[in-house]
Amino acid sequence: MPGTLTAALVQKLTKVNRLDQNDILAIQQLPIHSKRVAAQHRFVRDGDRPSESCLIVDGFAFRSKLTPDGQRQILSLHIPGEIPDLQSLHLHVMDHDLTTLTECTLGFIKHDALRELIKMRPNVAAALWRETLVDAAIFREWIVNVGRRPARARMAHMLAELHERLALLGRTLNGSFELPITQIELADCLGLSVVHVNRTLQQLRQEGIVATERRTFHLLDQAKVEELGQFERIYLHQRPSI
Amino acid sequence: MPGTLTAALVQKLTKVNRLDQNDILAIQQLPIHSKRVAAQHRFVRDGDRPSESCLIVDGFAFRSKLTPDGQRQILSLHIPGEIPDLQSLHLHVMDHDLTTLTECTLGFIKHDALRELIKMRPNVAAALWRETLVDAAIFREWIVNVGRRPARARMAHMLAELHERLALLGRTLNGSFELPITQIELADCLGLSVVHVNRTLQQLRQEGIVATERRTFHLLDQAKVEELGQFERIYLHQRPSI
DNA sequence: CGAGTGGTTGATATCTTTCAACCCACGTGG
DNA sequence: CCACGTGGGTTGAAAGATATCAACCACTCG
Repeated sequence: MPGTLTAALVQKLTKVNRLDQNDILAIQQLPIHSKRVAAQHRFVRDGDRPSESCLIVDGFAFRSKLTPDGQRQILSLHIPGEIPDLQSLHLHVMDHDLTTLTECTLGFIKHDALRELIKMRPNVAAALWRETLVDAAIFREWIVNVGRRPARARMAHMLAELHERLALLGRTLNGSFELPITQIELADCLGLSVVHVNRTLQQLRQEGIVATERRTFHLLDQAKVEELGQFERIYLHQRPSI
Repeated sequence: MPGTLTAALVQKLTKVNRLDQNDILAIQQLPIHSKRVAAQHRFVRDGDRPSESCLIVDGFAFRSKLTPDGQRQILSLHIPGEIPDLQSLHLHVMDHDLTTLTECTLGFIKHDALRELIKMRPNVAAALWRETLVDAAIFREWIVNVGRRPARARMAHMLAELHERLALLGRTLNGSFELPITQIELADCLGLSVVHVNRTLQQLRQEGIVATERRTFHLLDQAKVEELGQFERIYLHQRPSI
């Protein structure tokens, strides 16, 4: 059935952009080669020159960089409906890795097809460009998080952001959401050591504002989490706003 | 004379993108309203809804965010030929501030004019989109810098990056470049305290790899600076690369 | 049952911040 | 012409945050 792969993408794009029926159809008719991929699979690598971009149909993925001395910094987490390496359309050499966090369904779309799409459908072009700009906005906030907030606030901010983004997809329930991430990965997201992440989480649990349970996070006191993390949702640019 | 304002922009864009004579002409004929602005002037503010974007014709500027508790994080430094708030074309509400570091000549370009330009000149559209993607690439490296590198390396990385970007404009000489920035601003760039920036700089000076003199930095041992900062220029995407 | 992964703990070392001065160059007003 | 105020840089001491190291525990999987 055409459109099942692009469902989350279309949902996301139409929430903020004015796309007409033909725009949507053009997206749904993109030739997509989908693949089921195991967790922790690095499917795009620093230095690669991809000829296709990759839509996350289902599951979580992340972007990361390795420093020459072997440290890892995770740059962003990605959820269904996002195209984390859309940039490779214009930047031909990858400057970071893309890895699945969980088992994922990925949809690979040839750059040629995307180029054709943005040539024929200016609305879609604008919407995709916009997506890459939101991406950058999230990076900026990530810089603030890592540069200026203490560990507890960093963690809180990240959880608040994830909650907000997942909420838009309808993947949250009463402040809870599924996110199968290890403390090692959290540490690499936040620029902290694993041990410190562990202690920070414990503190948040003791304060009763966060609970974790296997693969899901519960924000028990969402307002508190957002306040502690200084979370202000404007930077996500989720509203039409014009 | 048409084109004097856009000189640095055209220089930058044509270095990596294939623009024909008409593309260039279209850029040069953009209606630009230029203005001389004092140092430390915040000319775009968090929350604004700009109807124009701003080209740096001459001088330095930076983007920054303030946290609710009054801390500042500088997100990027900008040099002539860049349009730091090009994003406002698609993201209608600003999520950060834009401030001049030095006295600047700024060129304001109406969004309407830019929209017309990208509609008529797809090559230019692609080039501008690409610029915003390079912007994001620099943010990513900035995240790594702040998240994973100790103070000395952070400083070194930033200096190496600035040198590289200024070199492309021909504004470096034997590892030296002009950058009138205070230690307070450096601290906000690097996510450090002023005191620590001061000590870090002293250390770099004592090691003989960096010298500072009023408004100019000298990278006495450029290789050493790049190694210490783990600087790898690919992420700047300065080469055509296709 | 043993190995491996992810989580937890305590002790200690290191890095970075904070605080509180102080210095210096510069520009301004008396 | 000089006193003074100011911004930027520098310093030392102490406090605080985070990292590191080295175990140990719990659970899952083959």
